[in-house]
Amino acid sequence: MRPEPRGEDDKRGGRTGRPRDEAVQRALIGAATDLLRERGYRALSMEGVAARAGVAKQSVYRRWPSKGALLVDIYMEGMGEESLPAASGHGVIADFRAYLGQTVERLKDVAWANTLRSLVAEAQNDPDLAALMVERVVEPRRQAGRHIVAQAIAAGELSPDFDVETVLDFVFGAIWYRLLLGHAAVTTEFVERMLRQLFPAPVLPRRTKG
Amino acid sequence: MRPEPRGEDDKRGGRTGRPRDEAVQRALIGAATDLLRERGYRALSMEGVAARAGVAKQSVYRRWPSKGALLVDIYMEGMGEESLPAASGHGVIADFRAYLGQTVERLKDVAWANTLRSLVAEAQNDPDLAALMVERVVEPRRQAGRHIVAQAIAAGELSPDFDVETVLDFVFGAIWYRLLLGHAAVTTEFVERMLRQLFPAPVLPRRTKG
Amino acid sequence: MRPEPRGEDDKRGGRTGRPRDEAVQRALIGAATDLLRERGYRALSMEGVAARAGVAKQSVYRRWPSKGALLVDIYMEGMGEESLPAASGHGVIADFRAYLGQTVERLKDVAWANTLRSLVAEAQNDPDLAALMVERVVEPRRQAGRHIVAQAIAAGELSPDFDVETVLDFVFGAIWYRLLLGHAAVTTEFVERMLRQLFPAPVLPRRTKG
Amino acid sequence: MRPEPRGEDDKRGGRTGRPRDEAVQRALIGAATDLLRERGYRALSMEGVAARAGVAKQSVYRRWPSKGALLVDIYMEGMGEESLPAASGHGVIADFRAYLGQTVERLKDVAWANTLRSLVAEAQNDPDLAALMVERVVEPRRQAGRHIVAQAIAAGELSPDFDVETVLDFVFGAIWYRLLLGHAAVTTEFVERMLRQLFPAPVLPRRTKG
DNA sequence: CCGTAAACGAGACGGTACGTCCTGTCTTCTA
DNA sequence: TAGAAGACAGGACGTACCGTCTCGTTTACGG
Repeated sequence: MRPEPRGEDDKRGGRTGRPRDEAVQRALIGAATDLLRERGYRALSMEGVAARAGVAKQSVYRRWPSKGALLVDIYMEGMGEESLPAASGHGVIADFRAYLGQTVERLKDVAWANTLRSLVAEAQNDPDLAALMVERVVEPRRQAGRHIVAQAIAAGELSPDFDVETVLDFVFGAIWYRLLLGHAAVTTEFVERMLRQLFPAPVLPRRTKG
Repeated sequence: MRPEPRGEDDKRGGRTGRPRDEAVQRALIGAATDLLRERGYRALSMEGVAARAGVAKQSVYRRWPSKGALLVDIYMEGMGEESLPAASGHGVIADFRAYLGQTVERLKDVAWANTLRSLVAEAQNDPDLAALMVERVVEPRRQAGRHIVAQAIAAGELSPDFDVETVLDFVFGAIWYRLLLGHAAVTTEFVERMLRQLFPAPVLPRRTKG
Repeated sequence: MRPEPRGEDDKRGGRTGRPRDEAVQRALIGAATDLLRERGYRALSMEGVAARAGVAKQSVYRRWPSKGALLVDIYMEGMGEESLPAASGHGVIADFRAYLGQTVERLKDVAWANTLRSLVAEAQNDPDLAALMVERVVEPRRQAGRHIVAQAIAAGELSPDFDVETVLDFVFGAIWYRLLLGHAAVTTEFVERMLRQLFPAPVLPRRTKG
Repeated sequence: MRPEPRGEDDKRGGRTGRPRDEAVQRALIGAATDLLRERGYRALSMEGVAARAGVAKQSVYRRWPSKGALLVDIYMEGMGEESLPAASGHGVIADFRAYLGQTVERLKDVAWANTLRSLVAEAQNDPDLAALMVERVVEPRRQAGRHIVAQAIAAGELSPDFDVETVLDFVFGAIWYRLLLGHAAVTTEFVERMLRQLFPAPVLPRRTKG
């Protein structure tokens, strides 16, 4: 008796036919995560994921056109909703420490690290994925960083012409660099060194930049 | 990347049989470079390179055990010998500008950019390649950076406890980050912004460089 | 091929629920015929027929459990009711000529020829279909042939021990043989040659075989 | 030291590279034959044959572009070299009896019967296969029949205007018809009936059929 | 006129097979 | 030995259909 489209939290925006099975979705993401954890990116094939999840291959392709798209969803799953960080009241350094510390923490999970490494590898093949990744992975994290800096500027902690974009390129660049090239580990101690380099001790009464 | 370390200046340490054909080597590296330029990493298969070079597949495997090893050789080929930069006499900023500028310049070549992107992608699958890449690609460039900083410290331009390693993570990290994720281009202007962030204007009456 | 034998002249033997839509039936048979005509047996998939008819796949399976069953119905549709031929009064040869001529005529329609070819192909996989085909396709045609021969025997044109079954194997065999193997066309001229071979001119004293 | 192409019974007409492995060939044909015998045409997939033979799928496609081409080779294998039958000295009927009897004999082997049925089914999809089949399967058998008739004509047993082609359509048509439609078995007794129909007893003065 | 029950469109689902591409190894012949 | 050629086992790709199954909606009929 309800001719109108449907309720607002409707999962199936006017779609007809049998709905996607949530269990299949979960099984697939679970299988993919397991494979990434146990055997790495190399072992992550669409075929293998389907087999491990006990699901038809078509059910994978129905959801994700490519391995990369699947990886983005695994990323989103593990990331939860990105929300802008509230001001801690302990200053910009503390805010950044929390912000980057969270990333470092997550990277301790092999599956998570492999997910990110795989995403980058896959994106080198696939411009669409690269774009998607910027939108879903890169930008949200940067946005949080911009928010922290904006709060600090408002609080008079940082100069209004603080070059956020470059600083974000520095910190995320450094983290990705270590993650992907592996010349050094991504640790909490590393975060501290980055923070010291970016926000040198005020030293004298006078501070760095007026 | 030679399959077996031969004697120093001896090209064929006592080996018997027909010598390797230099032309084959050149044809292969040329074919691989062309494929990277024209069709990207995705199209770079051992099979495809051999076919394009008009060479037997075995002749590829005889030289490089894997795609990654081939990529490293393409890198070395395009890079030439890495040599430590001489002091320019124009200060650390100028030295860094030249140093990073060279990298940015090279990246304008699509084939070159694709080579680096491919190397990283490949290394995510292949720990041996990752290690080799650190040794041949990452470290030599960092070493040059360390050299510049050491000269600047000796000249009294920088404090002896300047954190070179973190700064190098910043600059190379940022460049790789932009190259691999593609959220922004790697330009000369970007190098300038990095330099300004790392070496802020002295602020006081006296100007930076004596 | 109805899924369940309903009451005699009752279209919906006591059933409740929404009745089958005749238009769907027609659309399906039309779509299947078109596909057979235009793209042959290979393109005849249950999925494709449904799609072409703009009908749900389930609506196909509701009517026919298999491709073969559908083909039998297409055959029946195109064949109409098989009725025993009346004596023409022009003799057994004329009767046979009309009888086989009708078959040859129909085979000029590509869709029809493809229907028969498809039926045979499908029956090689499906014993049930083979049996059904004998019942609905093979036997009715043979029955008509037997009838003609019986009339001829009654009229004294043929000997009572004329071997109808073998003759029917000859004529239908030859037609199917040419249709399926394609080494020669099924033409009216071919019918004439068959008739001449089966019913040699009574000739004069001298006969074929010395 | 032999620059010229190679000996005349050379299996590899100037081909270079690793030669095809005979064992692979045998394994494949064996596997296909077994599948046809045990599970019929329906179970005959390129994939399944490869798996059963313990061979890579590519090794199947390297030899045969399609299931049909494989079937033709299985046919050839089982058929051996078709040679024109020598005159038996017992007359045309005896010759035909031997000739058709051989076919009937072979059809007692399920694998063989399934091979022929599959070939016809497959040919309905594939015009190239149909042509190949006429060339390799249909025509050689007909040729043998023509030869028998030619001998009989030479011996004065048959009239020079005996319509061989139609007779061959009759006998092979009837055999295929029974094989494919299955309304009756292909037996030696059936061959006798065909022979009686084609070559009625020479008749003495008195009545048509002995 | 209201409930039951089937038909209908849509499309998800577990499967099987398709035909192609690539990997890394091998075998053969020729230089 | 190198090199051209190409076979080989194996694995994954992405697609097409199979026959079955849920959905939400529509259409008869029988109470």
